[in-house]
Amino acid sequence: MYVGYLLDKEPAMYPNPGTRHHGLSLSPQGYVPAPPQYPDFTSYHHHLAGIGSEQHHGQGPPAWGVPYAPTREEWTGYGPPGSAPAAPTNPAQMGFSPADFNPVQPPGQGMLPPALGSAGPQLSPNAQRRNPYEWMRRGGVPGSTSTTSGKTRTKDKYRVVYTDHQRLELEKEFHYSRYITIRRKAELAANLCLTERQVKIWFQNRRAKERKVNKKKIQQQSQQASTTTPTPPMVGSSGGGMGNICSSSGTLLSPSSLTIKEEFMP
DNA sequence: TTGTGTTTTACGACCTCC
DNA sequence: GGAGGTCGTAAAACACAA
Repeated sequence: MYVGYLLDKEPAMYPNPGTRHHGLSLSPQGYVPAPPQYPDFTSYHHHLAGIGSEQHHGQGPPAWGVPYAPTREEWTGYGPPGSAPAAPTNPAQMGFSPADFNPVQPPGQGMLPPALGSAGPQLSPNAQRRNPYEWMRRGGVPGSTSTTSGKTRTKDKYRVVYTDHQRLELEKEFHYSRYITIRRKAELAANLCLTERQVKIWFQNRRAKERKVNKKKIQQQSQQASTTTPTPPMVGSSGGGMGNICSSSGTLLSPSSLTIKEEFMP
């Protein structure tokens, strides 16, 4: 996954653990009147003991509960100015200008300051991200059959690749809340030059991905359990009882086999 | 290079809720 | 009825081994 890739590849991007924008003041279910131009969104300036302890959007714990809460090691960042991902050098790669993202706060202060405010190269596996914004709007796809036929998929190209910055912002929002509010969706869409539909679908896909990952984890765990439990306890064995079942796992399972993607591990 | 497996956007079908 | 949810899937984009 790309954000993971970014996180792995660019640890310097997130040097500031526990920081998160939380001035959103949005409840997962109902949203409250937004602050003027969401100053919060542009500033991850709050240092938190842990997301789990954070008042999500100022309204209590995150809706997804504890499992995701303390995992903010991966969000160790949005920190020092200059360490975050920078905008692409090629303006054509990005459909937005830094000013679009940081209308309120000066660069270097708050959420993704450098990312939004700088003009450095965008972090990308191949630095060849194309600019989706020309055509991504409905009917804008070159050679698209969309507008009249209703089809958006074309032979040549039917999907865009989001920029690292877009994905990063979406991921952050996702880590903040599995379900995005209407207002936040609109804000994100505006800030990332995406449509609200794209944001919505991204969240849907992201949740699907998470379910998939969790399913995988469960399968792995059950597999581990099945490999350890089938051997009936030896009659008269010293260990006897449940103790044996658990004790075998240490030898049967290598650390790597237990290594679950810790993306969402508590 | 190329073949192959995985991930990422995007959609449609269907369901639930208001 | 509309909006948004999941689920399944298509296909481009990508990673990586051979």
